[in-house]
Amino acid sequence: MQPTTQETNQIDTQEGVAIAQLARQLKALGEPNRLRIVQLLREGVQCNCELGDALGMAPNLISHHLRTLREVGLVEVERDAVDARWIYYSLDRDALAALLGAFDAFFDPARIKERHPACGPQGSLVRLDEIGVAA
Amino acid sequence: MQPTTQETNQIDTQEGVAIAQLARQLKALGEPNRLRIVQLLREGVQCNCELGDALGMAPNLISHHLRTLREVGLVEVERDAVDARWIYYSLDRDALAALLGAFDAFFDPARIKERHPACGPQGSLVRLDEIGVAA
DNA sequence: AAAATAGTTCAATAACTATTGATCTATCAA
DNA sequence: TTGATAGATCAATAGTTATTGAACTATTTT
Repeated sequence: MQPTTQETNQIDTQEGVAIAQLARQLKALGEPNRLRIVQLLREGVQCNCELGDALGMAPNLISHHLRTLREVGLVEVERDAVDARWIYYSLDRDALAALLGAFDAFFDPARIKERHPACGPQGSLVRLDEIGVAA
Repeated sequence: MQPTTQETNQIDTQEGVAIAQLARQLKALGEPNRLRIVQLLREGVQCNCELGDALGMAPNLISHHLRTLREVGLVEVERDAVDARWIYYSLDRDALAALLGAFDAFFDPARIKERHPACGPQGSLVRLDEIGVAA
């Protein structure tokens, strides 16, 4: 009773949704300026203006990138309690931890199976091997 | 004596090159179909045809995505020794391990500093705090 | 030599996105 | 109320890229 998609052939569909989410977040992070923004947020920088100063980018562009980071759930927003004009951005620790976990699980070297061609001449050889024939 | 870039302000420039490389690889991985290809490669699937079958994609499109994965160094290519028409793709274990290390280092939750606004009203408060004034 | 096989490369298109400049909102200060 | 401040949103543009279809290369088979 899995969440049905179309092409369920070799892949365990279980991971389907997780893959979509992982792709979304990696896509958001796969942009140098956004990665630098994350780096700055990691260091405690929080307002649009200072991010812009540090990166030499216009505030509206910073705003744009922060938005995409927000949309994938990696960044949180907060208004200043004293002066509501200021908006503070910060990394969502939980989301980041979850991403780290998903990434580590997905790319765990231990999960990489040895060569296992299922087609081509070497594929047939391996298949013989699997049946129980010695190499 | 760091590799000089323009806007060296808040960021340690040391990480600059690493960030560019990390962004390149994350960008390559930030696409659902490519992520699924990686997933299949991880399971040992290796030829264009079977990847295409599993994902319901045309061979030329598989070729395209494999190329971008190759270009960021995550995937290796090898021709069949018996029948040179077959080309086997596989994950570059070392590159993947390196990426995993870089990713974990970059997003290590322990590296995320506490709120530290340097601008805005709360920023001044914190600055006072740093000078030695009690909250 | 001719046909089939496995896959790549090329050209075109449609969708997306980073960047820029201008405008707009909300809030605080004078 | 007027002006300044912090930032978001809008519109336009340029560059990028996923996808498709056709043509091409290399290799093996008949």
